[in-house]
Parts: sequence; C-alpha cells; structure tokens
Amino acid sequence: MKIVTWNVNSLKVRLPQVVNWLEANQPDVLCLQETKLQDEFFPVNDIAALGYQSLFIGQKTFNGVALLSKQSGTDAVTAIPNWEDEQKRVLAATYGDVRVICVYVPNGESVESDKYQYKLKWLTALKEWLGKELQQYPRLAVLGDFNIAPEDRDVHDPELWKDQVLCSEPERNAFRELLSLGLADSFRLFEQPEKSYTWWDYRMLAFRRNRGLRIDHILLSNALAGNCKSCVIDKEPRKLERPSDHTPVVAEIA
DNA sequence: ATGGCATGTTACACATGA
Repeated sequence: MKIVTWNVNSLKVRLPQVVNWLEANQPDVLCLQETKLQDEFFPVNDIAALGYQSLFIGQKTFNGVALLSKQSGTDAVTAIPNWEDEQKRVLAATYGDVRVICVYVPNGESVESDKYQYKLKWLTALKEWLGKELQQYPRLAVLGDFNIAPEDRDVHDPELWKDQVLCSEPERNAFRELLSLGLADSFRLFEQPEKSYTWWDYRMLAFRRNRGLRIDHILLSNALAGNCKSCVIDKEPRKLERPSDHTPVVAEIA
C-alpha cells in the first residue's frame, strides 16, 4: 500500500500537477492539504477520470483537506470530534483495514501570536482524538502538514530557527506527545540523506539553496510501522513551473 | 536587517502562509 501526503497550496492551481503525479505514481491514498476549495468546486470528475475517488472537506480561501484513493473509504470523519473548530483541517477514512487520517496542523504565524496558542490547543485536541482512534484502529496512519520540524536535523539553519514558530520547544513537545501515543515518524525508520526537507520558502531562492524544513510527515502505528518498506520525499514536483512550496512524502507499507 | 514570493479575495492592497 502506497500512501502519500502533499500540501498543494491551492488544488485549483495545482490540479494539473496532481493529475500528472497520480498517473505517474499510482498511490493507493493521496492526502492533500490546503486545497483552498469550497466543496462545490472540488474537481471530482478530473480525479475520477484517473480512477480515483475523492473525499474532501473544504472552505473558502484557506485550509481544506482531501483524500484521493483507488478504493472507496468508509467511516469518514471531517473534524476532530467534540472540538469546536471553524477551520477545515482534518479528514479520516478507512481503506481496507487501514485507518488514514489527513491533517493540516495550524501554522501558528509566530510564537507571540494568538494563532500559536490556537496551534498548541489544536495539537492537544488532535492528540486526544488520535489516542481514541488508535484504540479503535490498530492499523493507523496519520499523514499531513504538521507545521513542525521535529528536530534540529530537520532544519537547514537550526540557529536561525531556534525557538521560532515551526521549531519551538512547545511545538516539538506536542509532536513528541503524538509519537508517545504509539506512532512512529516513518521517515526516520530508514537511513535518509542529510538535509532532507519537505518545504522551502518561495523567496530568496530557498529551494535552489536547499534552505528548507521537514514539516510534512507520515506517522504510523506500531502495527503499520513494522511493515513499512520505505518513506521518501519526492522533490521532483518542487522543480516544476508554479510548484507548491511543499513536496509529496511517500510511504510504502507491505 | 523583517526584505523576498505565492495564493485568494471582490481588491486595484491586504491577509495568510512558513
């Protein structure tokens, strides 16, 4: 089973790239973040033409997540249960015996911002929910844009980013709390190239200079992590014209 | 040192992202 996460930064703009990527890579489930589409505008037919089904929950202008899959998902959940949130940031569904949860963690803006407090509260709510999901679904994968670089080796310049949003200790603690539920950062199950990142700023030639962060992750429950064969970052789409600022992350599970 | 770039809006600048 091949599962993927990709923050596309507008599915309207990136649809041709997503279509090409799906055709070339044939994942079983592709999790998208920042679709920035209201549900009535979701390109269901373009996706269906490739043999993929769509689940999605979106809103105008911001956020929005989707699951594109070869087989249909069941038991879809479109929000963190019992937690008030205007923003469309999570989508869960079951594919065979694998529970897949797509997340778009709030950015936080800066550690001084109200949005940072919202981010930390959101992560607490996510943890509580994931704990329950793990009990119900031992074969659980949580994929998405976590907007957290877990360790200094996930940051091109740790000194520059020290205590900044995406790298601050409270955020890294929240990430470790998710792992403590019994989830593994699948990327770190394998030997990886140094300076591996999933996001680069559009400005200052950041991609060319590899000034990036690893903030998009695939977390796997123990039952899945033991069968994980690979986890790789696909940098190719970041090289295209009009790329998303994030790259896909791909995990293969036996 | 606070720039720079991309996206969406009902706009002809601003908010948001990371």
